[in-house]
Amino acid sequence: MSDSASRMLLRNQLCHSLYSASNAMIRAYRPLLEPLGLTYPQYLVMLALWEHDAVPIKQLVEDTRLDAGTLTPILKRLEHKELILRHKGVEDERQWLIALTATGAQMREQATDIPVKLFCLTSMTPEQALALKQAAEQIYHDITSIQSLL
Amino acid sequence: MSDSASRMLLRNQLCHSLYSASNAMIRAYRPLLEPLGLTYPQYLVMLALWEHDAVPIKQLVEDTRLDAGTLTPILKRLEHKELILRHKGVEDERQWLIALTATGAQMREQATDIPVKLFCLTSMTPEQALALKQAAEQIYHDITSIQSLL
DNA sequence: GGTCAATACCTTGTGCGCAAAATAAATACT
DNA sequence: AGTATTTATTTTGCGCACAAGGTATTGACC
Repeated sequence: MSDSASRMLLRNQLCHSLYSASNAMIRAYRPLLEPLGLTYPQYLVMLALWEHDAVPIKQLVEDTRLDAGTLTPILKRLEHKELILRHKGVEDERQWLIALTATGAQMREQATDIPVKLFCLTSMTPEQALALKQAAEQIYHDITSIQSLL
Repeated sequence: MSDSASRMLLRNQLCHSLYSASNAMIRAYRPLLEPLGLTYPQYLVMLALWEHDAVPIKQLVEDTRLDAGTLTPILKRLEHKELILRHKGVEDERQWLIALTATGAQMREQATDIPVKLFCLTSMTPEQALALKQAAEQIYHDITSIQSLL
């Protein structure tokens, strides 16, 4: 079989493995996040805020790697659940600062065991997980740095 | 910092890397697929059909790893673009057999260079790509085999 | 000081992704 | 044969993901 024909087989495509692994991973998070009433992207925002509270949306875009247009409705839902508050920046009125409510800050304690629970669903060693993470980071940075040139 | 606190940092989360790499990858496919008028999931279906034509939806679910409920509207769009045809199975009238049209079969030639073009966006060696693919496969199989037990 | 470009964010529209429920045909059971 | 269960697929509803276009505020330049 020619190279190009071989590369067109689904079973040889890295991208298909990456895509289905990512989707499977989000499905696996669902039952873990259900008690908190969060989706995976909402959980990402909460993780970012538990690290740095009261930040502009611009920083959440950077930290979560979610698109600004994706983040807007997510923040509305988190606000509706009273986990976060939005208030206009004082220096720059274009900026909205996102801050945790007391409820949102307290939720962190209920979420501490989620990462290890998810890891236990896999048969990976910590070393394998680290290697996979670094490879995924490389592909992410390669692709996004090239796209910013277009 | 405690283990659990360290694992809650976004920069230490394998899942975040996997998720953002997968999203970035789909974004990178967009300009390559735009000449064909396909989205990435639609492209997955075409890849599956270029391997095995005239198959039931059940097999496309298996080959593409897309959900049946996700596949139904994708197949409608491909049918509307006259790339595929649907006809009822003769043995089992519950099954719909999906077959390529002549246009759909011919499109394969225009798609042969897509895999290598995408790979060139990365700085990965073929060995790194293979290692990443195998790790993603492992995480996919680990998670989906456990979920099927629930 | 007024114009213009850049920045921060929001809105709109299309296409997934998937759980849950519905439909309909085949198979199993009695 | 008649009913119950299983199987293949579709439908519905919600939440992203993201490109393209819009608004409002800021800062730069003349």
